[in-house]
Amino acid sequence: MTRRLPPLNALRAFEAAGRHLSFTKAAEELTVTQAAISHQVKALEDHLDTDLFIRMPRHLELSKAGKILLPVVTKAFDRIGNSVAQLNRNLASSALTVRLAPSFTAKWLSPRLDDFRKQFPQVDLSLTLSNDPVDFRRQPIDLAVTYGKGNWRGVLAERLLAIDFFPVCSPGYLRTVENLAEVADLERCTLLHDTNRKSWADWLALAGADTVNADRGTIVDDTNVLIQAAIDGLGIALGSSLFVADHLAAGRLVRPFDTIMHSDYAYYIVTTKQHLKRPEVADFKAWLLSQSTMATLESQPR
Amino acid sequence: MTRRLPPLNALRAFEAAGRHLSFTKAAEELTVTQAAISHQVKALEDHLDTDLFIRMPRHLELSKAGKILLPVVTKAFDRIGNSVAQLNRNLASSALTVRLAPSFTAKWLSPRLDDFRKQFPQVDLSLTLSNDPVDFRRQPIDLAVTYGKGNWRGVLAERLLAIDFFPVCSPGYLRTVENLAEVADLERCTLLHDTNRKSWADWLALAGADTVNADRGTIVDDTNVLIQAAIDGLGIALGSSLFVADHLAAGRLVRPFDTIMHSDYAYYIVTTKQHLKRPEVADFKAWLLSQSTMATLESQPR
DNA sequence: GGTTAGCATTAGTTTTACTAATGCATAGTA
DNA sequence: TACTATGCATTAGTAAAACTAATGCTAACC
Repeated sequence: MTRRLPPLNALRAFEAAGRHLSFTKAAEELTVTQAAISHQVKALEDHLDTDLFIRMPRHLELSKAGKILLPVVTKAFDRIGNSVAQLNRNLASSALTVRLAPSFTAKWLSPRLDDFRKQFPQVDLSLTLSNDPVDFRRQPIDLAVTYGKGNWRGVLAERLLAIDFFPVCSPGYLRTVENLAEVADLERCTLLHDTNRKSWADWLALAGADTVNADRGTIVDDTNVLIQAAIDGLGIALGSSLFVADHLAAGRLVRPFDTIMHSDYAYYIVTTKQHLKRPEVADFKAWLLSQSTMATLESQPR
Repeated sequence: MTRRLPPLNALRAFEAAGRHLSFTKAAEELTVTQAAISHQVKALEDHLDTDLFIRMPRHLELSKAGKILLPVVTKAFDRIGNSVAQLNRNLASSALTVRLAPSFTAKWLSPRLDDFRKQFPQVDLSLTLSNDPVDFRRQPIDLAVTYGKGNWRGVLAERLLAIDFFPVCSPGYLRTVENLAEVADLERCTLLHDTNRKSWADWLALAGADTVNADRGTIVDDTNVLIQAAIDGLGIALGSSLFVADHLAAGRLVRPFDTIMHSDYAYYIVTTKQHLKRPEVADFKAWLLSQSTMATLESQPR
């Protein structure tokens, strides 16, 4: 870690000066004298060992360094300012705050959410999308749906959806790769990977084709984008029922091989004992589980 | 504006304390005494008029307000820290920095970029995607491709791609809406809008159906998402050749009506005289224009 | 060629931030 | 139960940072 921040008050003076392109106006905004801004900017320039402004008589410009720094600092301060301004509102709200894996939300949760809103109209849901791990001690989050192996410490994790893997590609791609009869023939295909290249290696081992090199192909970091790439005929991806069932049904994707890998990975409901005491958290969790039970009753097309 | 920021040094103390969940460790990180952190956090709590921590003997927790504030402040400081750390690297680089409209990039630029890289392998391209207006005096940007009417002041704007509008929907949607014969029948359809609801009103007026109420339907703020919504059968969108040509060709979309609106809007190349003096900026601009000339030679399927 | 806008500089003052010492509460331990 | 260690709070005094007021400097503007 050891983040090395410049003097913060100097940053504030610089930010105002850069925004106004004027020390005098910045001084007005911060209700100090022009000399104060001049001092602070000078101090920041000394600290960074770069000029931030190009001083011309009666006219101020940002230097290249200033142009790089200004938007970053402005945005950072804006975010803090907004957060502070909304603090009281957020404190007052009793919203149920849920952090979700983006791909899961797009494919599974979104079409079901209306049902939750109908069943629990009084619950004010606030959703945030992120793959980051949740820290219930440092983030205002009541419950999360996270992709992983369920081996997190200090939290309650319950499996929501298991993920299985099998190869999929577009019918068009299948035609371009001639004689894709055996698993070993995958050697001639472009493999599309999700985040890390682990899954393909595992699947190939399961299918008895560990001679095929799994360290090739393209990495795409969002599951839905990965599947779209397969649909667009860029190669063969490892899909799971959750994400490809409708594409298989519509004929946009096909399964060149039958082997299904039952992986350790799944989408988990993650929360804490403490948070579960809030009835709306418990309700949402129960609702999620009820939805997943219904989902498994649907037949999955090959 | 008048953003009201809390004392910044107090924020820094709070952020470190929240991250460590310990005043003592925060003090170590900032190389001050524990008392200093205690003072600063107190001052911030007084300023915000809320507790940020729950103090327990030998154990520190974040209050709800603390949990709301901490991630925001941590991210903000991280960004500033990263930006500062990379300042020298970015100052040294001679990269061509280009700001692009995201939808334009996905559909038009991406497939062509390889060609630029082949023609100008020595140019180190740095792309940022945003619909925000560019301020060449405050942002380190050499050139932008922006959607608008080209009437910006203090910049050079040259039209790259004109945008025409016509209704599109999925073949499936067309079947669900019976007897969609006349423009007036749009009254019975879901209209999908881009950002503001202006375009539909203009098109309806052009098509002679100003009786149809254009203030209905769904707003989607990214063009590609909008088009996807139309493909998914959610309603009728106003598409333009650039974004729907391939979907029309593949039969995923159809045109229920012929009327094409030639709008004032277009994608413009925006830069300044000053920036054009850099040869790589001039090269990139010339390349963009050459690509657009080639594009117009392609026939657009109905 | 005088006037003015706007940043810089200097010296002195005010405000903020910090330290050192100590207090207080309690979890862990014998 | 008493003893020890941990960790934040408080108080009083000190050091450092930030600020002001006055003035200087430069070149654009008329």
